[in-house]
Amino acid sequence: MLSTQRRSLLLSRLKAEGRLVATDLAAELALSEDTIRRDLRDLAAEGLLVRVHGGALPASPTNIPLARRRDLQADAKRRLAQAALRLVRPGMTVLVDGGTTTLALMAALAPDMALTVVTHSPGIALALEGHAAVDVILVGGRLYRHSMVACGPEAQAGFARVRADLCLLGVTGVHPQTGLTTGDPEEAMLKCTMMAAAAETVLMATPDKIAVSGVWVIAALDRLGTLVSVGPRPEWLPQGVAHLMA
Amino acid sequence: MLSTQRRSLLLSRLKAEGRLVATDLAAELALSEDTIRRDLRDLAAEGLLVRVHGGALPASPTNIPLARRRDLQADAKRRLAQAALRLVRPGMTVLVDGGTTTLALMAALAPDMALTVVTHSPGIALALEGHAAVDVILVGGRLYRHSMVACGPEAQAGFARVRADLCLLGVTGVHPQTGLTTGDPEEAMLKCTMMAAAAETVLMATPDKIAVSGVWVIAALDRLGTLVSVGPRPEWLPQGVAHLMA
DNA sequence: CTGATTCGTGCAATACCATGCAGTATCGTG
DNA sequence: CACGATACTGCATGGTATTGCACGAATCAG
Repeated sequence: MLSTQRRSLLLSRLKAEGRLVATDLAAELALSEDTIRRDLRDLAAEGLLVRVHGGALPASPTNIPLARRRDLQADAKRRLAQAALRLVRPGMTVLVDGGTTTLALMAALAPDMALTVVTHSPGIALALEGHAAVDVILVGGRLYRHSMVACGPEAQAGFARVRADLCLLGVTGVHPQTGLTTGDPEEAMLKCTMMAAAAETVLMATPDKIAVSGVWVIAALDRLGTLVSVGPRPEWLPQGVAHLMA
Repeated sequence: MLSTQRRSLLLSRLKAEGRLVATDLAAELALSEDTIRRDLRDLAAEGLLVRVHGGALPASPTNIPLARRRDLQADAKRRLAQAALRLVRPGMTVLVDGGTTTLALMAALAPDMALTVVTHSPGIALALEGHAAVDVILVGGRLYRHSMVACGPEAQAGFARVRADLCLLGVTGVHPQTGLTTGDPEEAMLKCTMMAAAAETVLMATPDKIAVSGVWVIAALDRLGTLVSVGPRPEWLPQGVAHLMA
């Protein structure tokens, strides 16, 4: 058995069973435990699983609940939110993407700001519970587990029916060549639909997103209206795109 | 069982049942009580729970936005959830209404239970984040502020498109004459649609709902499949309606 | 106050892990 | 085809984690 083959077997097994036990795998594949452990170690280094005593467990969604992710770069996100707040005017209709950065913006909204918010994220919707003047339209669809937003044709249709003033987007990366990218094809498609449904798109990007490229392309850089980031304006940002420093 | 896995099991069990008993857990997991106690001690050291004589209790009130309301009759709701749990079988498609009672049921679900959950409540959707085997379909619509669920024609259409096995309903009151009622006309309509889309409706009612009548009628009593309540079976409950005592 | 349960600690056995080393297979290059 | 470089695998070793048992202390229930 090729080692590459074996590793993908490990990953699919992990996905199916929710855990891997080093000893069992060694016996089953007729290999030494050392080999299995080495595989697990390497896969863990790539972030594809989490190593634990005795074997391994799935990496992402199960092990890092949204509540913990929220804490990462909390300060940068707060500053981005404060800056982006200036772009949101009373009476606007705003499409709001999921993610902890946009969530921080919702939390920073003045409680009496009158808005119409269209979102496919249950988290965003719940965050607006206290904002009496905000009209929240929830876009339905199959819940995509990794990022906890609704996806699929229903979500596409939901956004396609709107004409909004602003789209508050979250992405995996902003890159001079590849543009705006994210980690999932279906999400990329949906974000593209959101951008098309709004007159202007605002992207709030924490430092770890700048000049980084994900796998799936959402749109080219020049489709962006404003980039909000903590540092100075990146020199590769197209002329037509505004920049706001948080 | 991997020790890491066991600890997260303890935590989810704690979240679902509100407490942990060391002796019971040892018997259930076929481990010595020492191991369980060590786990509890370590988890307590991380601040994830509070150690008490005989077992453990939750550390802090969970940070779900509805946390305040959730405290009311928390015990009754937990008991209702435990009882209603028996009606939910793997593989079912379940319509889930908003509300703290149904939320308690979601929290009590086994983390590996395979289900399709259709809901118009962002809170319910978020509560299922950790349940990897649950397929969540979010029903969209205008967010109705009082109960934080999606309403309106879009939500109606969303539920009308489904054929479910079970409908887990929340109401304002169950009354011998007026039947099932709630406080808002649009919500009443929507709950009616949900009932029509499911083969059977289960109502979980805390004591303050029994023999109480709201303003807007959802449906007659005999449309109910099962009533789950803490007390004995109300004598005015129609013959055809099953009863489950929590 | 008393018996019973539960707790914490020390201890020994076992399981698991990282590392270094040697043997083998694979691959590219001349 | 020959040869060296590289990667992969298995084994041995020393170290760490986890578990169950024993026993005295603390805590609870009646």
